[in-house]
Amino acid sequence: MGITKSQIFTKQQNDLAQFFKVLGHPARVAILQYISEQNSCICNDLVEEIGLAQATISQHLKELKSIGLLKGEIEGKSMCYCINIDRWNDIQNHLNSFFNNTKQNCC
Amino acid sequence: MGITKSQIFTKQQNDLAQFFKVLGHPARVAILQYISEQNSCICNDLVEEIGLAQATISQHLKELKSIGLLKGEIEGKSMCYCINIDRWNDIQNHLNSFFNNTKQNCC
DNA sequence: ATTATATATTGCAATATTACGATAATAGAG
DNA sequence: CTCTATTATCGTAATATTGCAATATATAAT
Repeated sequence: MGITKSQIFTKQQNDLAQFFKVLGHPARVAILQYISEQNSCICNDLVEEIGLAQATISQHLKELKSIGLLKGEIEGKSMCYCINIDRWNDIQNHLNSFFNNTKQNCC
Repeated sequence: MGITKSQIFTKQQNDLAQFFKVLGHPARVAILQYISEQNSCICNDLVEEIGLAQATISQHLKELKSIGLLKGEIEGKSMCYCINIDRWNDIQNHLNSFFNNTKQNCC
């Protein structure tokens, strides 16, 4: 045991949970906030700013990319990671639909 | 290692990540949706509906309670778990603030 | 070509999460 | 009180996540 039984849930439930899960780590919240505050957003800045090892930051960036929230462009010898605004709005809308549809029948 | 370094993040970041994390499992998404669709919402229904063991459902309910999303009332010999609508709206607002404040500077 | 800089990947240890059987606790029915 | 039904908790196994050092990869500068 220990494995999440994804197969007993709908794709919508699994996708929704996946979005929430990726956002469910303070480092990834902090990364998104920091990128949003900066004009440049290379990974090395994040390492200094956030205080986790470079390998760890790189791993968190990979997870944010996995749901399409970040896009990275090579810029000289560093990377420019930026928020994918279309995907950002798309996910926000999904989450709001879930919140709005799931608040009936309170006792 | 393996422990999340909560101490290097702000309370706001940790709280936000905690909300996302609790919602980041398909069983908990499914539980919330099911409770919202029913008039009664006792745990035993959930076990049959969702298809996880009773102990597992109970554990997921506990996590949803931990962020205040559910309130449970004893009703006869069973429990009536319901969505705490004030908390629900409160958390939705928090998440939307995060989304709205964190979408600047896209390249 | 060599060196320096920036990011990604690999491998591993520590911790957390998921799931379930067994058992405890609680409340109503008889 | 005893039995049954419902939910919570405990203990444990399996899997996932977090974090980092070491290493690989890639590009720019010299």
